[in-house]
Parts: sequence; structure tokens; C-alpha cells
Amino acid sequence: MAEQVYQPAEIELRVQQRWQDEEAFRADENGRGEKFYCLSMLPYPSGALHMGHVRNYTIGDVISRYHRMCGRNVLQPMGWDAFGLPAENAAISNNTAPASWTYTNIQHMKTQLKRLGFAYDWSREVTTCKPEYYRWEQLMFTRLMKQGLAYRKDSEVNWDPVDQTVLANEQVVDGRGWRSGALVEKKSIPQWFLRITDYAEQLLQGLDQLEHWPEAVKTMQRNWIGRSEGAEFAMSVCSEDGQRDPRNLQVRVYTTRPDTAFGMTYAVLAPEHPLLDQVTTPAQSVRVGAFVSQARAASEMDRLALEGGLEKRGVFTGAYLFNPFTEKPVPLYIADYVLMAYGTGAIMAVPGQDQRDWDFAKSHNLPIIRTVQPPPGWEGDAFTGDGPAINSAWLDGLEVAQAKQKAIDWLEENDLGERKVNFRLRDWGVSRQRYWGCPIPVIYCPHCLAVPVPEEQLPVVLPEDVTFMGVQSPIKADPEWRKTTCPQCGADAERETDTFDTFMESSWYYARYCCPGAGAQLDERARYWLPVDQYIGGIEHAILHLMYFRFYHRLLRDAGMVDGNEPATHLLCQGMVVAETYYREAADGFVRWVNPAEVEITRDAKGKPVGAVLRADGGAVSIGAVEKMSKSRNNGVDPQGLVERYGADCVRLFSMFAAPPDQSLEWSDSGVEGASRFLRRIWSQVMQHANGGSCQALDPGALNPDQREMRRLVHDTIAKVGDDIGRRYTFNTAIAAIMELSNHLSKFGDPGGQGKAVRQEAWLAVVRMLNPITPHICEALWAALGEKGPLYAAPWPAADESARVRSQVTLVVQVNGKVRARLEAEPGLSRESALQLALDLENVQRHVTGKPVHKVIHVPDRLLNIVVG
RNA sequence: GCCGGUGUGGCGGAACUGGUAGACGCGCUGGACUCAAAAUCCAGUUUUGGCAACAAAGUGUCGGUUCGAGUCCGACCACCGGCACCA
Repeated sequence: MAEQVYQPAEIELRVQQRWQDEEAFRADENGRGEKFYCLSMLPYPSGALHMGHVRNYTIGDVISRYHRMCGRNVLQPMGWDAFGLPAENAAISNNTAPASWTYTNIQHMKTQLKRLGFAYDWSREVTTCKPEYYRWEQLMFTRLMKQGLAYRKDSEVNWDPVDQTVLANEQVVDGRGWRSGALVEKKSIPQWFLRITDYAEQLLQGLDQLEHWPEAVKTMQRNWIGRSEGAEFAMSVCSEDGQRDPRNLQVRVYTTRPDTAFGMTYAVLAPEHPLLDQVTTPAQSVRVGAFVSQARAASEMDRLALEGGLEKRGVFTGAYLFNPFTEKPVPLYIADYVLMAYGTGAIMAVPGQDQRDWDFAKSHNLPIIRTVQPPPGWEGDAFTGDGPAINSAWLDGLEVAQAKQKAIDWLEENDLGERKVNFRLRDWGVSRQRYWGCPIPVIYCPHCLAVPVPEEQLPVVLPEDVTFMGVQSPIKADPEWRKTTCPQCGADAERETDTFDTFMESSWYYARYCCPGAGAQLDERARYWLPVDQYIGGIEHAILHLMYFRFYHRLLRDAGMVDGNEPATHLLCQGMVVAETYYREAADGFVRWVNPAEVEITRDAKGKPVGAVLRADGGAVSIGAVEKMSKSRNNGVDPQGLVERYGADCVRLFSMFAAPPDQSLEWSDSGVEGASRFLRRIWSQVMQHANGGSCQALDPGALNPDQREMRRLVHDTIAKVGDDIGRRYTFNTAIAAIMELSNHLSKFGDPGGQGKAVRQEAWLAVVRMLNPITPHICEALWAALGEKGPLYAAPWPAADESARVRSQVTLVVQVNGKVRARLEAEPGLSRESALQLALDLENVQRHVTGKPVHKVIHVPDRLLNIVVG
């Protein structure tokens, strides 16, 4: 006799124990079926799971379990993105070592993941802060150094002058250090970079092949890479009257609009331009010098205030450049709207065709010459659209695209410049001046300079047993750790004390999951599992992580370790988890946010909310916006408490039911109650059926019409749910269809032998369809229905097409496009018979009588539209 | 400013290929059970009119294409997200 009352906790723990004992989700390269690699972005071990994790990992688990049931050899791994700044912050405030804080968190979160019943192969777990993981990343880096793909150059960091340390961007709050409160300064120090720009073109083109990535992600990446085509050319420094500079100095500029060069009325250098000192005339040097130091000191806030505004700051250098197109000199300015990091750090300025140049020209009283004819009635400033060239000598009359080509051809023929493609994408700065990260494997020798740590000396292990003295990185504070000898000449040398950006670890973990324990970064198993067949994670990683992920895959490919250009064929970005916010505002304007769990909603008779009160004191609270769950709005819901109260299946079910995966999911306590109610109902109905004794074998030929109709619903639902999960990723509509079927089943009271057989088939189908979403209860119901093997290994149900054939269809009858009646009929009704039957209907006659029929539209078995005059 | 996305009942959402708008769930209303409550079960629930049959209106706004538009086209509005002086 099976249990009558649904007790989720007891069932879930028992089923989870069974999965563990049977190693149910262990993945094996020799497994049967086509491989399917389903990957969810690994979490940072911050302390506890939040609802975002639950949503992300439930989606991955549903997809994994579905494909497993479809007969694929599924790999679904999990791991920990374990390096990172929060561990250091926690170490400083709690006086613990970052390592032990991290390992404790991992322990706890792993328990939470297991309690949610995710089908991971834990034998492949990756923890990125362990030397056995990061040693391979160090090895790869030393190889990239030798290939010139890793290099060192000066780069700016945020320097806290009080704490004497480098700050991460997130440690700078309103231009001040998070701990010291001191104004943060810019400081230039040597740092390591990876040459991702060498891959810019292929990273851009690869996007076109990623058919199953969200358009939003691809667009963001395209914009980030920012490819532009134009020309680069040189202009000679000259005097106001066009006399060449005796030093023969030249300034190179980049432009995407060479066709507008006749409209160049001045030129601009970035404040950091290397030629600035040489071209500045003595008369202007004081003003130029003042501007440069001001630009350097300009805080982030000032810069932001200027963006989008009309104010364009700059000063005249005293020098002129010779415009080869007009053969006339133009004044050369310095301005901070020109960036040293893009193009050549110098531009030709054409105010007539560029809004920024227009703004600058206006505020500095520089001339404006239009070189593209704006449309009649144009009243705007710079005109950036298409039109015929004017004021441009031999370009006059040409449209923009042709004029560009002709101008570039002319530059090349006269040896002045050439066609040039530029990218917005910058090389990836991987140095961080932090402790809790992977040590950069470099030794600095006074003779041999930067030397990669030889392979046999790897890994360079980060000491874990450290104490923080203030905010300084313990390995920077410890002179002993740094001491070493040069691997090339044996001289006394020092280790690099910077560590890698943590994006480095998360760029290749997906490949390491394929080959746990490999004696190299990867082995042959990676070729079997890769590429990832389904990747799932937050849209917040659309640019950085997903770009580095695609870049690193190409590095692995070029090192011969993997095949193919892209690491993942399908990407799904789940939406945020949001919730209502509630607050009370004190008289002094101080806002206190109240957690939704402590609030009761008051409603009018129609159920429309009219207010909210705090349970604790019965007083009113204000209703705020629906926002992303966060500590600052106090609208977070702890998954742990929900799992304890309702069970993992219920939490999983609600997460998948409330919204499609790519939209934001609004948390609702009553919605969770609804999910719980559904599970209890399913439980009692299946148990009631199962306790009703054994049933006969189903004989599809012997069914009465009601039984056939019930069975048709079952097989229609099987077809829909498979399509919803497997193709559309609309888990919410899959669940809705299953709920609908179970509602019909509860009304299907047929007590006869074949009635029971139909019901048995239906419940088995429901249990199998629900299994990816709520696997624990399904495993128990499966057994209750008399099935012997484990459900996790059972096949996905197949829709029986013969059972789906309809004996009746509903034909919608419209008159002039308005629905006037419905007609139950046999399928395959002809146009004439349908019209005949429709015209007999009273409500149709009412709208047709006395009017000539102009036209009849017939969609077989669906619709008949009678158009009357 | 540029790029992308979204607008449908009291709420979350469904309608996949232009063909029954509002599936499924929540909430609410009424009823059954109960001394009572909870739980559970049954019925109803876009708006307006009507006892009902039914009719009219209705998918952000305005217009268009079509026998027929939530869906396609044009213009606009609102909100959300990304990038932001990239020449």
C-alpha cells in the first residue's frame, strides 16, 4: 500500500540517496547514444545559493534530464569559480583566510545544490582556486608569452594613496577608495595583456555561425568588437602659412569618412599623444601643459558629466597640419574627446559631418564647411547621412560610398595613406594586483627581464595559509615569497606578485570538465564532449565572459587541444528573478525596505490590491516597484527556506512555470502555493488510481469514444510537451499542458477495464513528462504505478500518431470575419458541405439573411468565413 | 545619442505558420464539507448591456494591407536592458 499523503522532504531525500548510490548521473565517453553536453555557468561561492542560481540550474537540469530520457549520452557538470575579490573582503573583515572562507562556502552551497536534486556528475567537479586546476592555465600563459600572444605594457590602475594599494573598479565608490575614503588616483604600472585583438575579426565573423545564440548577445558582442572601415593617412606638421616643419614631423590620423577630407577645418591630438611635446609651439606650451595635467586629473565623475554634453574641452597647440586634399594648413588642437587608445590617437576634424567636431568647432569658433549636401529643409547640426559630395573638388557629386572609395584610392596612389580596419575591442588586461587569484607565472630577472616560469617548475602555488595585514596582498607583503632565481641565467630574481583576472579561470573550465584528472590541460576526451551543446547563464555575461570564452576556445584550438571554432552551439540566457518591494519612509526621508515575507496585501472585492500592511504591527507599508531581488531592496527570497517548507520539486516547478526562461521571473508566494497544490493533487490522484488494483492491457481498438478522446489528449500532450522542452524551451507552456491533461484526467471517471488502462497509460506519461522538472515525486509515482526500473533511465514517451487522429473537429464559422458559430463535424468536410451546414445555423442565418454572399473562405477543418455584402 | 528588447484581464502569463484572444496558474466571488477555521472539492470570473440566447467593445497610440491582424507594414508613445566622445 503506497503512502496517501505527499511528504516531499522524505521522498526527496530517499530518491536523492538512490541516485547517489546508483551513480545515476555519472557521464562516460563510452556511454550509449549521441553525446549531449549541457552546461550551466559555474557559481562564485559567495556563501549561499540565491534564487538566480536556482533558476539557472533548474533550467539546465530540465534540459539535461530531458535529453537523457531521449536517449542521449548526457554530461552535466558543476564547479566553483573560486577566486575573487569578495573572499579578500571577507578575509579582511572576518579575519579568516580567503581560502578557508571559500572552501566553507563551497561545502555549504554544494549541500544546497544536492538538496535541489540537480543531476550533476560530481566526479568532474572543478574548483578553480586549486593548483591542480590553475597550473594548466599557467602553462598555457607561458606558451602564449613565447608566441607573443601575451605581452606586458604600461596600463592605468586605480591607486589608493592612503592604503598604498591598487583598487579594483568595484572598490572605487564615487571616485574614492572603499576603505580609506581617499580620492583615488590614476597610476600607470606594467601589466600583462592577451592579444585578443588578433582574434577580433574571427570573433566577429564567428557570431554569424552562432545560429542558436540570442540575437541580443550577438549584437552586444558585435558592438563591443566595434569593427569599422576607413583610411589612415599622414599629414605633415607645418606653420600657419604652410611651411613644412624642418624636423619633417608627420601626424597620422584615422577616419571612417575620407570622403569628407575637403571639409577638414582643424585636426586634434589626444592629450597622451607622443608627438604632442614636439609639435607644441613655445607660445602655447604653458596652456597645453596645463590642459594635459587637467585631463589626467579629471576624475571619473567629471568625465561622465561631459559625456553627451555639448562642452568639448581643448586648446590650440600652435602647430598646423597640411591637408593633402586641399593643400592648405589646418590648426592642430589637443582635446580630450580624442582617445589615444583608438585608431592613431589623432583625428582630422570635419565639423560639417561629425557632431562632436561640430560641437568643438562651435565652442572654439572654428570654420565649418559642409562636404555632403544635406536634404532640403535640413536644420540640424552635423549631417551624417547620405548625399552628394559638395565643396570637394574632384569628389563633387559622388554619393558617400563612392566618394569614400575614390578618396582612399587617391591616398594610396599618392602614397599618403591606406585603407584601414579598426576595432573598438582592446587587448585583454589580465593582471590584477590582488592576492586571491592565480599567480601569474613570470620571473623578473635583472638580465633576462620577464621570463616565463619553466614547465617543470609549475604550478606557481598561491599560499593559502595567510593572514591579511591591512589591505595589502599577502604575497606582495611577503618579500620571501617573491624571492627566486632566474631560470635562464641563475641570477637572483623575483616572482611576479600580480594574479590573473578571474575571467581567466572561467574561460576554459567547460573544457576541463570533459577530462578530469588529465595530465595536461586537456586530453582526447575533450574532443568527444565539445562543443557544449547547451550553455545556460545570465545575460550579464553577454560581453566579457562570453567573449573570453570564445577567445580562449580559439587559443585551445590553435594549440591543437580542441576542434571547432566555437565552444558552445546553443546559448540560453535566463532572465532576472524579481519581486515586489515594500517600504516605509520615515519623517526625515529615511527609507526602510520591508521584506515581502513580512507583508500582507489588502484587496478589494475583485481581488485588486489596494494596499499592504506589515504583519508585525498591522500598520501600512508603501508598495514599491517590482525589482531584481537584492539586499538593498530587501526583497530577496531564500531558496533554502522554500525547499524546507515546500520541497525541491515545488521550488523547481514554480521556477519553471511562472515565466519563460529568458524573461524575468516574478516571485510570488501564492504562485509557489499553487505549484505545491498541483503536486499534492497529482500525488493523491495517482495514488488513488494505483490503489484501485491492477488493470488490463490497453487495447486501442476496443475503446469507446470517450476513452479514445481521453487517449487523444494524452498523445497530443506528449507531442506538445516534447516540442516545448526540446525545441522551444518554453517550459511554462509544457507545464501548463501537463496541468491541463491532469485536469481532464481527474474528470475522466471511467471505472471500466479499458478506462483504467487508458488512465494507467496517461499517468505514466504524465510522470515521465514531469520528470525533468520535478524528478523526485515522479520517481516515487513511477514506482507506485508499478514500474520496476528507475525513472531517470526511462525513455521519453512517444506520441502515438494513430491515437492523435481526431474523429471530430470544431469548425469556426465567421460572417465578415466575426465569429458567429461553431460547428462540430467530421474531419475532411468539403467546402460545399461546410457552407451548407453553416448556413443552417440559426445565428449564421441571422447575419447572412437578405445579403448576397460575395465570397467564402474555407480553411479545412478549422474555419469558414462567409463574406456578405 | 546609438543599439537591442518588451507593451495582452485584478496579477504572472498563453495564443508557435495571419484563422476561436485570454490556455495554465494566482487572486477574487459564490457554494459544498465543518461547531468553526484551515485544507479539500464544485461553479463563476476581460469590460459593458441582458435572466438568458446574444450583442457591442477590447491586445500601448494613430494609420495601412487583408475575407480575417495580438501576429504583417508605416509613424508615434511608454518602459526595461546594453554601449556610451571609438573618429
